[in-house]
Amino acid sequence: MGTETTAREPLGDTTAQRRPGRPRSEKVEQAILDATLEALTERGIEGVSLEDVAVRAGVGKSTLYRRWSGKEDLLIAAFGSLKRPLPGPAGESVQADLTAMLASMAADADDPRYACQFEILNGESERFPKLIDRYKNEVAEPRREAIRDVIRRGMTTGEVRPDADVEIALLALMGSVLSRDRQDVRPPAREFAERAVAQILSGIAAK
Amino acid sequence: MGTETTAREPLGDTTAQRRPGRPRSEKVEQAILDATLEALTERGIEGVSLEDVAVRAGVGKSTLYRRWSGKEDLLIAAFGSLKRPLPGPAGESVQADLTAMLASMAADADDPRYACQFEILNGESERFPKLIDRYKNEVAEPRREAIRDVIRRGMTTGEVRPDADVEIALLALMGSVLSRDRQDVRPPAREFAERAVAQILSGIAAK
DNA sequence: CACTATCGATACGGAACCGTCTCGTATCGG
DNA sequence: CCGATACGAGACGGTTCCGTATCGATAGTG
Repeated sequence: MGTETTAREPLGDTTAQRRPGRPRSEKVEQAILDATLEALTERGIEGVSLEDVAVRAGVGKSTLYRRWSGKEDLLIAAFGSLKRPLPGPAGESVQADLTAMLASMAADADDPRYACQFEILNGESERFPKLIDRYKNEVAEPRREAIRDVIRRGMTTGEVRPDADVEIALLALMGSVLSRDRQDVRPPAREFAERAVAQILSGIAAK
Repeated sequence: MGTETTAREPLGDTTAQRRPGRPRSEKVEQAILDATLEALTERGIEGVSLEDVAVRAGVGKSTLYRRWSGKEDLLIAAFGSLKRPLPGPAGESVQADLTAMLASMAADADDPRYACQFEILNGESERFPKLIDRYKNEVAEPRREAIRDVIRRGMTTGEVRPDADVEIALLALMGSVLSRDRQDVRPPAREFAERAVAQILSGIAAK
């Protein structure tokens, strides 16, 4: 029910005291997580079978169950292992910062590994609430907050009109990237980010 | 492999000549499609089982297979049966038209039946290309094109600046709605549409 | 009434997985 | 070397689902 099944805790003492027997292989652990993400990308959450993951990783099923209690536990660990570097806070102009962040997100979206996160997690959100909550809190929300920060900062510096709706702006920015990911042909990430930010800043109405 | 399994065609003659035997019930057909959409909404594409659909519809499995060749066929039919009325072309101002269309989309997104279309179809797009293609062509693209039309019209009337990027604007508008659907708390559809359109038109940069 | 196709229900074989368990082997500390 | 644990491989029972087949009952046509 927890993240790990079997005993793994330091057992109370100070130094990470060695447990007897053969230690677990870090390479095996990573191979399993990689295989899980690979399977996830091409088959979706429901499509992932632990039997298949074990084969991809060149590992026995018992090795999976020794570390995680089941499918959901493994999936949570796999998503967690994809620790994205948050796009730097930067600090130039609002336009430059937003462009950099959006470009980073758009570039991520071009990697099928990351792209499937957004899509799959939303498609199956009803059935894996634990997984989705964790993803939202640990990945999605920090990114959203970073964008909000830039916009709010722009309000204090006078770059952004004070009556702007931060939430709407956020939705327009992130929504553009997400929808771009859905397009049949995607413009290059950098160019797309530049144009999107510029236009959302300036608006499309005739002056 | 087609949409229907067994003989159903007019068999070549002019009038819809009656076939011998008990006729198929229209009520049964609709009950199956409804049950499919219901199951789809709460379980996702992979989660739909024809056995479950049959029970929900109060129907025998044979009745399903008599009409559709299998799961994919049934899913395509179910999505097709959800024929949304395209939001009217309208004709007032660009702002009013876009607001009305966006409000309609946002309202649709509040109906779990429709909401799951966007989400599920994208989450599992890799594995059901036929289904996704059909959905894109028949549902998504017409809506996108209608929005593009309004924006382009605004360029001719002088409401929209001539150098605006129609595709970016489209992504911002639709993306806002899609992302809104992902929020924990969603503003009411109408109000959201008004604010989003206004802000995308005017931009957020200080003048 | 005879004929025919559809109806709901349910049994069936086969496939895919899950989660458990048991092999024989490999790798660590002592 | 010994004890303890991890390892790959895979057998196993149980579950779910697919797609087919077989019921007797039903509802239309002629």
